Amino acid sequence: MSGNLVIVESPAKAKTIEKFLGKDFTVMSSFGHIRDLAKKNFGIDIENNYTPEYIVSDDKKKVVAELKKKVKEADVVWLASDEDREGEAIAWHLYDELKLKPENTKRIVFHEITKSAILHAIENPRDIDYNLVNAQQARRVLDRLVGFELSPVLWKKIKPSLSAGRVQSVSVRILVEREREIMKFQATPYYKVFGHFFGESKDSLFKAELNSRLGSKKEVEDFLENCKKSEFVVESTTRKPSKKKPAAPFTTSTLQQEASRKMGFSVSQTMSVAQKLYEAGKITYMRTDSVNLSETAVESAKSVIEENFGKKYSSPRKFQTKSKGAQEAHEAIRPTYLEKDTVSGSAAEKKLYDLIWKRTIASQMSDAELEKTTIDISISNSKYRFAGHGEVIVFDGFLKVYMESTDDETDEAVKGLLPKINDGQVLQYNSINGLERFTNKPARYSEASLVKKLEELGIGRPSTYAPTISTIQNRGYVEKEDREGVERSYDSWVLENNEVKKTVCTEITGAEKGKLFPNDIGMVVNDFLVKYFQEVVDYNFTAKVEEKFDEIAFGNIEWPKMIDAFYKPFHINVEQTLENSERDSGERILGNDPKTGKQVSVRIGRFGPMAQLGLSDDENKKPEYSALQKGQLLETITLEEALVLFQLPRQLGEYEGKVVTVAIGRFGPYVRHDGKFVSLKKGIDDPYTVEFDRAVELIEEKREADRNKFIKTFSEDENIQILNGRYGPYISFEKNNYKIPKDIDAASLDYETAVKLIKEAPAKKKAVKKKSVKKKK
DNA sequence: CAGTGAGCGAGCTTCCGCTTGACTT
Repeated sequence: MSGNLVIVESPAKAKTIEKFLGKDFTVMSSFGHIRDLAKKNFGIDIENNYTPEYIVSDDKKKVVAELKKKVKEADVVWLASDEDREGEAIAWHLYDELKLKPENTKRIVFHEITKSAILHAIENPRDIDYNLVNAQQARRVLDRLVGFELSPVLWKKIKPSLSAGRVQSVSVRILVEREREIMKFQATPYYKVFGHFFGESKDSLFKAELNSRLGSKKEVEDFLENCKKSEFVVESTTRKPSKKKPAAPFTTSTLQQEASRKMGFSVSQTMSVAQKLYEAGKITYMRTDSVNLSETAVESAKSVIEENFGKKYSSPRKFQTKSKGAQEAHEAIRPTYLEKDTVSGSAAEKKLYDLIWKRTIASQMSDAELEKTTIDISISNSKYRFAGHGEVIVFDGFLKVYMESTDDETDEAVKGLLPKINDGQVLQYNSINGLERFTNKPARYSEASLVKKLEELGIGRPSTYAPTISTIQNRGYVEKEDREGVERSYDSWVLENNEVKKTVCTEITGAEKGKLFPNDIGMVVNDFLVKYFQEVVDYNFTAKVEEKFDEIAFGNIEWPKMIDAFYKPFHINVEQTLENSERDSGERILGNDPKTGKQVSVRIGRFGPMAQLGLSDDENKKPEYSALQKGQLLETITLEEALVLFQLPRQLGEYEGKVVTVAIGRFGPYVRHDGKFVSLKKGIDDPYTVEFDRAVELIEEKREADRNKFIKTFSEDENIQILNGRYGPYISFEKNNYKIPKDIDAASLDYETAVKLIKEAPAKKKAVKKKSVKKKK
């Protein structure tokens, strides 16, 4: 019988803490928030001072019931949720829902899961901080009001099921505005000149760049011509020591960024792999905004570093959080045991652990010491100069372990070793090169770089970055895509052996991998929100309300007053927008079809973006419709591109008495014949040019494949079929598929076994059905 | 789950932040 019940938020944390506290303490987990606002009527009594109506969430009923049971057995209940706004609210919800008594309830907090931190917390209990709870209530109520008032406006004015909110709408805005910058961007050429000079001997060649970029091809050519007669003199050599500092230990956001850059992980992939490591006790908590390491971690890093690399490499340090709105309830993400530099588990877990280990260790290592050298070279008959830059690592320090990556895609700088050279020395060149370059368009966001931007703006929390990115994709606002680049040609000149030669080269530019592209619906929704709800989609909205939440937390203002000041004008704006704004389909009229004279327009229709040929209210003839293709946007599609869409579907002829047509559907180009669809081969067939004979060939190929797909059926019941699928053989019955265990040979499967397999499977199916029914309720 | 795009109207959708499972043909 234990007299003490400790409640924390995470079950993995509960397990660890229980070990520290001994058998007088039972530690349980609330699994995060246990209650939320009811869904009906906003869950807020707006007329009555915004009184919230909280209900226990469906998936927490069991947890709450169990906690209630344990509370009865306990003498003292310790509420040990996180020390931040949300954690304080969780403590209060527990207090309220579990009907705890003030005399035997204690609130404790700790920032790190170490024995001393926990014992210290137990010795220093406090009361629930109601000001902080109120700040959370204000946050929760504001988000509900914004989300549940704005979304229905979108359902009525744009499309059902859409959503808007304080975080997601600004996220979409960031992407849409960047996309527009990219659309507007025109690459302008500029010209770089490099000289390849000899040092003291013929084999000490080094590279120097002209100190100014040139503006035209003619300037490059004139300059190179001029160089034939120039004398190049070393005016000075300067050496400057410099230092590089290691990056701070990982937070959620920086872990997501580095895992994306170094390993190509998506944001949600990183989180689920980190979750696994956390549950296995290998790393500290993975949803954190703090760069702080516990004392014990700093010490153990010190000994690991001294042991592996020597004393010289150790430099214990503390890092300060820079991000806006950080609440620092946890430590930075680090290995629980720094002595372990590897870990068992999946390949992804090993890689992520390795990254976390290196980053943590490097953060406690010495600065790297560099020496930067610059050689300044004058050109006798020119106003320009050449500059050679060299960088030498004098002491590698933390670089021995870890180097942070960047998002920059700029051309690599000219760095490296420079030969020893005396001032006044006259240099001979091997070659001097001119190179045409182009200004870079603004970079499209990846999932991780969007997270970085959101964190900078103080929008969203570590626990919501990944879900937010899923939401804006699920709503169709944004799509993660790869795009092929386009070929571009550029000029290159070389002065060698007293002769200038020019060549035209080509390169691939603008290729994108795993970037976030806004879709039409995202753009239309964004423009609508920016037009009518400027305040909430302002980049600083969150920062402004956060200031107010802080005031509430300090006890300076009452939360319903803060909400009222926001809600009154906001609600009026919602009503006025519902009344006054037009339905918005993003329609653009592109012009007229030169052949028929009919109007061509594009807009968002019931099934997505489409083009329309002819007028909707033409009584003589219905308009033709065609869906826009992937990569086409309402905003940028041209009349010519839209007209091409109407070349499909094409009728190719008749085969076996039935028409053969070709078109592009949801899954790409296809041939249709006798009610059946056959996909065109990607990269081989073009729907605009494919011919009848080829279409028939594809139809026959598909028939052959279907014949091979069929393994057997049973005389007892012909509806049960054994088929060959992508994942191997399976049973098909009444439109459902059933697994065949690996130890059973599909071809010799008998009727009884097949029926048994089907009968055994429904347990799953019923569960799925129940769930979907629940959802509808 | 592949060609659609009018409209009737009931009933539904929706927020952010804290947690982890149950799913995968």
